[in-house]
Amino acid sequence: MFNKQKIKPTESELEILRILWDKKSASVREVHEILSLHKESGYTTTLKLLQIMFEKSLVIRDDTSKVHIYTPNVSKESTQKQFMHKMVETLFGGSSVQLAMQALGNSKPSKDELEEIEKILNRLKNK
Amino acid sequence: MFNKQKIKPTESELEILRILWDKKSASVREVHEILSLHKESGYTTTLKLLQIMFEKSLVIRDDTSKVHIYTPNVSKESTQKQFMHKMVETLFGGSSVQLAMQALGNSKPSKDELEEIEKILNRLKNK
DNA sequence: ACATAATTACGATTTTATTCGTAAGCAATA
DNA sequence: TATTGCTTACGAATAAAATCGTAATTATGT
Repeated sequence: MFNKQKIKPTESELEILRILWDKKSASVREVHEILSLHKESGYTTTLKLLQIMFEKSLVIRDDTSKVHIYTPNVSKESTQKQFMHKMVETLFGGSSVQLAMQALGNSKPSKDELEEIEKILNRLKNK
Repeated sequence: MFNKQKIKPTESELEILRILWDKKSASVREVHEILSLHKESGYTTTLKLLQIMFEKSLVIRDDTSKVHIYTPNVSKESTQKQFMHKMVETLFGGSSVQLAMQALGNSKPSKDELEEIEKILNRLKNK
């Protein structure tokens, strides 16, 4: 009820969230190992980031055992919305449609996706 | 040919770019006055930002007269693409379609826009 | 019990971005 | 010419984010 989505994750925090969304939950080491595939950085850096994210309530953690297990505390969907909204405001003059069209233009939808889009479109028409 | 879009504008740089895109070109004072409508900050801050943006080649400037005139050196469109691409990668698993659908869902298109979208859709179908 | 390996805690450093203060230049004008 | 008001240049302070080093803790196996 309170504090619903005001903290905007930073770039590196997003990278970590992506991993956590994917794995549902993970230890620092697991997160770090996946991060290391694409990026060079120390273990304690990842640890520190997760601790900061915990303080910000971006993640929760289970510290009953020595190895703490972190779990996302913000959903991918709401984070997507948050960033999209920001982007719409700063770069598309507040128009989601503009952004959507731009994105569509650059896309290669599958058959299923095309149908999905048409559904959305029909819903929008009848309003 | 070289250096085609590698510099990512920061938040505050984006704010300034928006103003420049709108006005085509402007002096520091003009930019600053517009910024001040929504934000509290000093004149020299705006000046400094524009100078940094000049070094990064985000803007060009005419300094033949005492009052320097700044003009964007990156287009709104390419910047939109740049940010959108980044966002698609970090939050939508590389799928523009996903982002487009998400944006569409949150939008309220006008009649014209709806037609526009259908055009895009038809083009995508016949591919 | 001891050594080893891995973990967390946490302060400190580094890097990047933002903000500002001050000096210097220039033009208008009293 | 001197004053005033604006301008740019530029270094420095501040803030925010990211990185790291080291110590303390815990589990495991000898």
